[in-house]
Amino acid sequence: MPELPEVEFARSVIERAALDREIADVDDTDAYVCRPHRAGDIRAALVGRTLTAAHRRGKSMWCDTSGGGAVLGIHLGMSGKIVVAAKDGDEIDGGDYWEGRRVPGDYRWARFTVTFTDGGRLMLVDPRRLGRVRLDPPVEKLGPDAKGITAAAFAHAVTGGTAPVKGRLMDQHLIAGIGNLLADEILWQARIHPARPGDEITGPEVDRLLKSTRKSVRAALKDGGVHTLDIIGHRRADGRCPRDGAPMVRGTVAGRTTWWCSTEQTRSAPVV
DNA sequence: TATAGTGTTATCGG
DNA sequence: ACCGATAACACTAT
Repeated sequence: MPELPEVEFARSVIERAALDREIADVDDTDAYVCRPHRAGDIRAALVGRTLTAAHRRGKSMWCDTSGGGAVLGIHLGMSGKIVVAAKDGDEIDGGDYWEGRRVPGDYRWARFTVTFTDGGRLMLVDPRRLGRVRLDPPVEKLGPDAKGITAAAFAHAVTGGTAPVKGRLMDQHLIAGIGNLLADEILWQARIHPARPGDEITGPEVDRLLKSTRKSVRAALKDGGVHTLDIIGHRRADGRCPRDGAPMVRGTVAGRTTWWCSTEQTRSAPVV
């Protein structure tokens, strides 16, 4: 689930439900998710402290800890969710984006757990185990957050190389927060073929892409995630473009399954 | 049973 | 060294 909007939701769950509660125990024994793994390192850094703030940039989150402790970094990967459970095991917050459900715990895939002194728990629930928990994450390597990126930084990100424009939109070092679905939406909104080389994108096209990015990110944050975006439900074999009814085309761009409108998003650059 | 998948990164080749 | 493409990672759902 996690692209920028989903991660922002997870961050807000932590902020709402997990700050300022003393940490009694930490399960960091999943050596795949908790990396680099030195057994008990994360536990030792957290026990006795509290989380004091929850931050996000792109798809990465990190929490400050009390008393000048280490920073706790959390990345949701492809399938991660943040769940905060009460001591009786009932879910009180988090889980599926925007649903706000209270589901009695199916926590089979809790790969990292912080237990508070009151018995409550903060969990990274991640079936695929592609999420990551680590201390002092290198957040500075990320580009500016897609929500609020400047026009200059955006233009550089798009046009600064020959890779497909979709790949550049998804490059977290250039812009942080755009994933596979958001990228398809942004390119569809802007009527630009995903495989066009970045450095061949014209000025007006860059402007369209920036507007689409702002619009799509804002809409997904407001409406409940990237699944609510206009083109996502049409990314399928019998899908048709909601604007002109033309068939949607599927291909692989920048290593990811990509869908675009067969008539509106053409590979050739516009004639100037 | 086979395949695809909302992400990241190490590795390889130009 | 830079840039981009690809494979690998782990595991579930369809």
